[in-house]
Amino acid sequence: MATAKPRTEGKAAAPGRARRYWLFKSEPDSYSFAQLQSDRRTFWSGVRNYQARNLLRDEIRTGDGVLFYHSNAEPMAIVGIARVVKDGYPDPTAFEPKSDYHDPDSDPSDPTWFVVDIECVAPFREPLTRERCKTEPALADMMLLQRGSRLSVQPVTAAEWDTILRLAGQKETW
DNA sequence: GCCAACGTTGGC
DNA sequence: GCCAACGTTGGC
Repeated sequence: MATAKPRTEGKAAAPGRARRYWLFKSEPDSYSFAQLQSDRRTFWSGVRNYQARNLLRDEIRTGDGVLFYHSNAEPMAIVGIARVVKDGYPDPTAFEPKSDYHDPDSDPSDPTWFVVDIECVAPFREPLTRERCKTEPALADMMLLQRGSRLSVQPVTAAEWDTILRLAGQKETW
């Protein structure tokens, strides 16, 4: 695990900062929501895109809500929710030569890549499919649904979050 | 399996 | 700093 000190741990989001919402993509063949349920908690490693890195390092905070999305899957769907339980810290896999995510250019004293920790909150009773989302007018502007959108960690508005939980028949559980 | 969209790399 | 080539993502 990381040796770096997190900025905060186990606290709610900083006072004065409203909880924010995010969508994390994962190919279920690589890491599924079922795996997260089994692990209960994980660190979101392997993001190697600067825009997503900036979110992990600077924007995503303990207490924020996460929609867990299965990409390249049948069906493509939002399958559950998770919550951020630790702010951004350097991605340890970048420094592991044997890791698929090893990046020899990332200097431990000035790390390039970051992770946050998330924990499972609840699976949706049924996956909310991409197809279903596309039919929902309130989600028309959602980043996930935009043509060419590839960002693997992306912001979700509070309105989109509410719509998605409603469509999924999911109550807030924390 | 195809391919559009996007990000990165590297020559100039 | 431009931009062509390349590799990857991820929906279709």
